Amino acid sequence: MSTRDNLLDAFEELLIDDGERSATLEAVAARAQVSKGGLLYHFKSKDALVEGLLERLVEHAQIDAEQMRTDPRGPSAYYVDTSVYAGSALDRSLMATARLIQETPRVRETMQDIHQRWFSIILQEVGERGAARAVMLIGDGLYYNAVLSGGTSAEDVAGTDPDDRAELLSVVARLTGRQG
Amino acid sequence: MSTRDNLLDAFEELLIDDGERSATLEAVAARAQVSKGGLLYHFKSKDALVEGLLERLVEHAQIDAEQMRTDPRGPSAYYVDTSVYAGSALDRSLMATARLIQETPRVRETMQDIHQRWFSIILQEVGERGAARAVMLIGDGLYYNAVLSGGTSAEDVAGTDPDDRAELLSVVARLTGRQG
DNA sequence: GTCTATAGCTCGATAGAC
DNA sequence: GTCTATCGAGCTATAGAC
Repeated sequence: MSTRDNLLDAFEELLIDDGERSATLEAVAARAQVSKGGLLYHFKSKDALVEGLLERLVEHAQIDAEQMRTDPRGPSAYYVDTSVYAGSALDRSLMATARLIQETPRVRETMQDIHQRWFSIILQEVGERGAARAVMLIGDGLYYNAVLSGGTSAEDVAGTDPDDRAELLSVVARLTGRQG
Repeated sequence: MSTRDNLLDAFEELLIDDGERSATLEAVAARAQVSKGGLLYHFKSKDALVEGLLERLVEHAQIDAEQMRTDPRGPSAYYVDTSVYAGSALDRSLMATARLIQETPRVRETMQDIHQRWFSIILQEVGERGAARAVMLIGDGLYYNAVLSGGTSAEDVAGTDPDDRAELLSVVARLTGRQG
């Protein structure tokens, strides 16, 4: 893997596990097993490091949106089912980026863009605005619970239980009008 | 108002508007129109300041839980309807505290406690676990959107529109079995 | 109860050797 | 492409005057 990606991985891990404050240039460099100078060769400033994180997030989100559109269960079921933190590349990008809200406006704008795109896809499937919003909010709620549970193991996160997931998906099916 | 409460208010405002990093002792003292030494007389350390914030949060949450139980529309409708950021004392406490997750474990524990209590109340009303979870998640999603929208004016926050709120409440009514 | 001054530390960023 | 060394700024916390 490129040193660049290695550094971004280290940055993500630190953000998720220890938060914004702990994700200093020195800590990122240390975790990537590079010196601070080595880091600053690839990213000229901390802003550049954040920008690199956002670029990767957008890439992952685009791939995810495509899978969301083509999933046989439909976008809504896909969205709710994948909103539980499972440690995917997108999950990690999102969790890490969430720690940086109000660091710079770019972070919030990027996350809102992605969020808006998801909503468009779900609205297209569901048709009705109210139900589409409810589905979105359930996914958002799951994501919020993951953030609230923080860097702790995914085991404790609400929604990991298979029965709970099935139950929730049936509620979503009712809301979307599919098989419900 | 006591200087203590004044300082906690200033701390909250800074956290909401500018984030954890900007909420330094100096900044808090300045916003409360007190010197840094004055602040440190009331709160011996930054941890003590955070602890003060958590105590107020718990107080507000207890009052809110009581209103939730006694609201004529039922706890679920109350929860979803009040999860939209409206600038109440509880809203501000929650938003501010949300910025401090992963600062110390105490923050996360306190928020999870409050969250658990809300769930108990809703489950008691709804009866069925799956539906109760769905209702909770919708509220959580609204709250997450508020956090995502950050310190920006509440106008842009999804869920502020009266029609949207009514539509959402009817979905909740369907899930809880009330009037739906 | 509130103030100023400052010690001690850590951060982001630069400079320059290799 | 990676390293060490260091500067200047900003942070928490302490000491002591008023």
